[in-house]
Amino acid sequence: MLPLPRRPIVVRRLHGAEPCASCDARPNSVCSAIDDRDLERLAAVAVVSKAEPGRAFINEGERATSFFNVTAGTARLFKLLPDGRRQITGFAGAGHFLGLAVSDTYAFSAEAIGLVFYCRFARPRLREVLDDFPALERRLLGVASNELVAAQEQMLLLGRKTAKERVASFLLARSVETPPCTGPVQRLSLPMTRSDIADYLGLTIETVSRTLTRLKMDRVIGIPNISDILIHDQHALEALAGCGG
Amino acid sequence: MLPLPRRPIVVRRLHGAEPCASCDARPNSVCSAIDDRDLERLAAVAVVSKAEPGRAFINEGERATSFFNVTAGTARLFKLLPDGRRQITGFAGAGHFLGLAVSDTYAFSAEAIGLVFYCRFARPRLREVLDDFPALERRLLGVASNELVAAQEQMLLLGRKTAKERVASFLLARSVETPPCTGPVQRLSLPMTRSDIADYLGLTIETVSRTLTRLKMDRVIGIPNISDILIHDQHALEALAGCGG
DNA sequence: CACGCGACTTGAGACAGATCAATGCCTTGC
DNA sequence: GCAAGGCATTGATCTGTCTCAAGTCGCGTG
Repeated sequence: MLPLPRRPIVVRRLHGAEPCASCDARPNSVCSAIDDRDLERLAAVAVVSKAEPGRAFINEGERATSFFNVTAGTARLFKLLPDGRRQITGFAGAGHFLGLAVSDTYAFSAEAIGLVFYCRFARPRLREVLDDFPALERRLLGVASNELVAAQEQMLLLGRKTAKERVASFLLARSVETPPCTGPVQRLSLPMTRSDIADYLGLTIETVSRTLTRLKMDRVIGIPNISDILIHDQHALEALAGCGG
Repeated sequence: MLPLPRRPIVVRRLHGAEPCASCDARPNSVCSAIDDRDLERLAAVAVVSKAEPGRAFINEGERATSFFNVTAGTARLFKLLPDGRRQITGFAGAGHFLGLAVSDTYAFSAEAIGLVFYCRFARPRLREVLDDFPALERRLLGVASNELVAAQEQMLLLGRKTAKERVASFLLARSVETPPCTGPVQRLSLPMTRSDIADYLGLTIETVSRTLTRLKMDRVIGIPNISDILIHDQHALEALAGCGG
């Protein structure tokens, strides 16, 4: 189900540019800011790692020693309140860069949904690379800017949208970032649980479930199985979402 | 009431480094990444401007031609839904840099609360300066990273906190960024209206008002007048906020 | 194939916060 | 000094979503 790497990957320092050059995630990643011929420099500081399903690889509050780049699978990013209430701030798929922060502790946790592969960069190591490749730093600024825009959109959703609007917005957002094999009916896969969706949208599991059911009743979507959604009526969904996001 | 500039400021291109060198906002701003001797370069591309109370100087959806740096006053940053529902994503005070985005349209609007002074930088002009001063670009990445962390904290607030926790968090956040003249009782000024606070916290005016009244009844805060708050019991407020933010 | 477990769905009732409706209280202008 | 308008507060009621409580489904296991 998960896009497994073509080669067996073990936790190790990379040698040569090869693993980066053939990385599935590179086209969608900050790494594409680095030319093929300079790739060796980046590969030298990357440690390829994996996280088993449900395993956390970033812990909110812990000393921030590394940056991360997801290469396969999906991770949930979240913050917790002392009593256990959770807010998922985003889902990180292949190409997603994690760990940007001036602070010396992580501001959020990251947990693997399914199996996740990622590159880990020790902060000082990556800093050196950034000094040599301003294009990479510029690219990071672009990534951060985009995430900021997405975060503002999410604040609008959490602060002002109804449950129906939230779920519609969520499905639409997933559909625009799932372009492959577009047919008359868009199919999208939801690797995360209903609980994850609820904590992402500021709702409860029950409300997410009820809302999806209602969208199905209204023939706007189809739910062939628990982790797939068919979008039957994109326009209706857009109208329900209240706006672009 | 507002910190008016010491010199009369008109909308004009700057000459020499002087206005930047003596700018009140520089110490808290990205501009501090540039040495005094290079400041002329930055001043040359800055256009000093002001916005009257209530006036928008950034409009969501419009072509993004400039970056901005607030030098005095406070602006509200917000997004709207088609039916008028509003989410304020933040308040921008002196030193706040605005307009970061890869997209060619603004993702949010900015409106002056009271009188606002700001520097405007045409995007291509600032880009040239960035090419010459990597330190400034690095600083921008730092700013963006910090805002991202703040945005995640706000998502936690909007998605998972109760009204009381939201208001307490808001007051605390304002209190940490209002360090001047700390006495036994911290006094903080709220330049924005109750309506702004409500739209920032994902609540209604009435709920904000009621919650503040309740905090006053509980002797946690004092409300000498509509735009000032006294924090009588910082610890109680922290306990109510549920966490740091 | 029965079993058990975890994730999901569905229903009924409760409640935090929204909405609707006065009322109060500054500020401004005449 | 007084009227008017704009915010803010307070009260009464309503409602969308949460909470609590059963089910149901699907899947791996013995």
